[in-house]
Amino acid sequence: MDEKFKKPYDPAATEPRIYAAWEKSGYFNPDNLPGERSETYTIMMPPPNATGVLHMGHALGLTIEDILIRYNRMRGKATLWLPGTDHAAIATQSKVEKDIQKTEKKNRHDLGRNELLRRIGAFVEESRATIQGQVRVMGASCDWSREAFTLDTARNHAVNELFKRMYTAGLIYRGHRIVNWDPKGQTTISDDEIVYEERKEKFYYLKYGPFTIGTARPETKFGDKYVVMHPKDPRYAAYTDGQKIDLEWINGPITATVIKDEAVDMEFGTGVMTITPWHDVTDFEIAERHNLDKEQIIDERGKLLPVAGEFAGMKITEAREKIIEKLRTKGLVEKEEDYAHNVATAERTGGLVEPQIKLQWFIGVNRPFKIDHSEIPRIEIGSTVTLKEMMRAAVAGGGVRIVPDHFDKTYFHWIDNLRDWCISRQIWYGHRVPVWYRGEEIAVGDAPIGEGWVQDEDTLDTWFSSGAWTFSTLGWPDITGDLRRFHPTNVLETGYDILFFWIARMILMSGFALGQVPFRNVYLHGIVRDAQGRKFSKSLGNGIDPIDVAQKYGADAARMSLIVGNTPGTDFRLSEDKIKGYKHFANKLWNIARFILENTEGVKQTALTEADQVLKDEVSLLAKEVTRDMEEYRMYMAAEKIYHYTWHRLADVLIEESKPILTGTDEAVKTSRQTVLRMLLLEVLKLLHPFMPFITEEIWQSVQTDKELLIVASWPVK
RNA sequence: GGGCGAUUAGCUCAGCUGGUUAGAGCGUUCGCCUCACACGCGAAAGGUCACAGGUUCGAAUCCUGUAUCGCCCACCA
Repeated sequence: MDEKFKKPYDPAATEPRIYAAWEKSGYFNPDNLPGERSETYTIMMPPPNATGVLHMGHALGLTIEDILIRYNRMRGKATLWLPGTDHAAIATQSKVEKDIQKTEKKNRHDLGRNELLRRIGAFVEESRATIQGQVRVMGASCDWSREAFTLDTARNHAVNELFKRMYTAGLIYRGHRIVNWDPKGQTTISDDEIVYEERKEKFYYLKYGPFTIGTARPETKFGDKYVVMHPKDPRYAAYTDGQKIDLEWINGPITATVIKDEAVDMEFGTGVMTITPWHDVTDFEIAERHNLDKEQIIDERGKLLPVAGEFAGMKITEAREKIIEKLRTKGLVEKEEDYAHNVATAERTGGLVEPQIKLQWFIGVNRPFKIDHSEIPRIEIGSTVTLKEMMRAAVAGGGVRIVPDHFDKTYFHWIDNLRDWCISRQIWYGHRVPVWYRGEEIAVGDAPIGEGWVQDEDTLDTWFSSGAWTFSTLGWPDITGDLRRFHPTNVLETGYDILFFWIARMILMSGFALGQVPFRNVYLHGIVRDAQGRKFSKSLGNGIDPIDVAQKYGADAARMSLIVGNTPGTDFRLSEDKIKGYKHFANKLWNIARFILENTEGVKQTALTEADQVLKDEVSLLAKEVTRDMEEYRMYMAAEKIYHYTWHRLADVLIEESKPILTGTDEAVKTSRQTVLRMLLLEVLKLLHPFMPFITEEIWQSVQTDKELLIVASWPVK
C-alpha cells in the first residue's frame, strides 16, 4: 500500500497533479478518447464575462456541467465540453472606463476609440487567463484546444456573416424607432438591461382645455398636442376623432387634436391622456397608428430642448418642480396625489432610462421569412415563418426541453410579448456593425472595395454574438466536421435568471442560421445564496470565493456541497460548514480505501460466497438507481445516494462486519470478502467520479495500477 | 395588474409516477482516542408534513380554497 494513505487526504497537494495528468492524457478532447464512440455528447460552456473572477454561481454551473460530461464520457460517448469567455461589451467597457477614470482622471473621449480598445483588450487578456486558471481549479474537464472567445477573429467572422444573412432575409433593418436610451452610458440598451426601481413621486392632474389629464412627468408635456381617449368612452362621446380644440398650455395657447385609440385605459386616471411619442413606447405606437407628428423634448443628456421655452437646457428633475409651479400660477393644476411607480434604470450605469426615437438597427421578430432548412419540430422546410413563431415552436414542439419544466411557461410568456430587438449600441467595445456607407450606397457584411466607404460607428449588442455561441464555436459559417458532429448540443446549463437574455436568443440564432435547435435540453440552476439566504454581494462582504474554498477544503468538497440538496431552478443556500462536511467525507473515502488496500493486497480474484454476491448485487442496484437519477438530471439525488452508501453502508456496516472475517481462519470466506471489498471500492470510485473527480482518480491509480485513468473507465451501467 | 414557485425535525433541504413505524446533512444530548478514519465511532432526543375542505381502501404526495413568504413579467399615461 502507498504510504500516502497513512496521512489524512490532502486535496491541495493532489488536485493540481491530477488535473495535469488529465490534461496530458488528452481525454478532454473527444478526438482522443479511447474506443469506438459514435454517439456524441456536447455542452457549450456559458462563457463567463471577461470582467473579473469566478463566483459561486459559476462554480455551480461548472460543477453541474462537469458532472454531466464526466458521466457521459464514462458511458462511452464522444464528449465535447467547449470552454470560452464572453467579451460582455457594455459590462467590460464600463468597468475599464471606471478604472481609467479613477486612476488617470480621463474619460473615453480623452483616450479615443483605438486607445480605449487597446486598453480593454489588455484588461480582457489578463482576465481571461485568470478565469482559465480558475476553471481548471474546479476540475472542469473541458476541451481547451477548442477554447473560444466571443470577440475573436473566428467569432467576428461568424457574427458578420450572420448579420449579413439576416439583413438579406429582411430580418435585420435600420429604422427610427423608440429605444431605451441610457443618458449616463450614452447608449441604447435592451429591455433586459433595465432594472425597475420603485419611486414615490407626485401624480398631477392638469387642466388641458376641457379635459383633465393625469401625468407623473409634466416635463415631457411641452409638445403635447394630441389628446387621446378610448373610442367607446361615453364620457367623451361628444368629441370626435380629429377634432381641433384651442386651449391654454404651459407656454401659451396651442391647438390640440382629439384622437380616439383603444390603447387608452378608461379605468385609469380620467380616461384621457396627452401623448409624447418621442419619449414613451405606448405613445409612440399610438402616433404610428394615427400617423401623428413626433417631436423630441429631451436631449441625449437628459436636458430639455428649446421646445421647452424658458425651461430649455434644464435637467428634467430640476425642471419638473418649476414647471408645476408655473402651471399652478396659471391655474392649470387641478390636484396632486402621491404615487408609487416603477422607474426604469440602466442596469450597468444606474442612469434613468429615457425612451428616445433613434436611428438604430433592429431584428424584426415578427417579419416573415422563408426557412430553407428546418429540423425544428412544427416548422416545415421551405415554409414562411417569423422568428417569434420559430422560437415558440422549438420549445412547444419538444425540440428543446427545459428542466425544471415549469419554466417553459415563463419562456412562452416572454416570447409572446417580445418586441423587435434593438441590436446596435453606441459603445466602442464589441463587434462593430458590419455595415458601410458611401452617400446613398450601403454595403453589408465584409468591408467593401473602393474609396470613400465609412463603417457604421456602432457596435452590436453583446447578446448578438452570444446568441450564435453554440455554432460559432464549431466553425460556422463553414460546415465543418465539428459542426456536423456536435450540433445541436445536448445540454445548455445556466442560471434561470438568464433564460431570456441568452437561451431565447440562442434558439433564435440557431434556428435562423441552421434550422436547428441549439440544444436539446436546458438545465436551469438557481442562485447560490449565503447561509441566511442573502445574495452574495461585495457590499455585504458575505461572498464565499470558490477558489479559496477549493484551496482550503478541496474542489471535490466544494463540488459536492454545491450539488447535494440543490434542485434545478431553485435558489440554494451554501455555508462553509457544509463544504467542510464534504471535506470530511473525502477523508472518509480515503480511509475506506486505505483499509481495503491494507487488507486485500496481493489477493487473487476468487468466486464469491453467497453472502458476498448479495453485496455485489446491492451495489449494482445502487448503480442502476444512480444512473436513472443522472438520466433525469437529478444529480442532487444521485450524489446523496452514493454518499449515503459509501459512508453508512460500506464503511459503517460492511467494513465493520468484515474485520472478524479478515482476521478469521476460513480462507475461502476471507478471499471472497477481500475480492468483493475491492469490487465495491472500484464501483464506488466510478459512481463518485463525476462528482468528486480528484480524489476518486487519485485512489483509482493506487488500486488499478495497471489500468487506464478513471476518467475514461466505463460506467457500471450500460 | 398578470404569472410562477415555496411553506416537511432547532437550521438547510430531500421525498421521482399517492402505499408499510416521514428521510438526510448540520446542530443538540450522552458515552467512547475500539490496531481504516477524532476530518472519527456508538447511542439518543426531536416533526398533528402552513391552514380548511374534497377525491381515495389509503395523501406530505392529487384537486379546490385561504394565509404567509419569495421571484419574474407588465406601456397603466
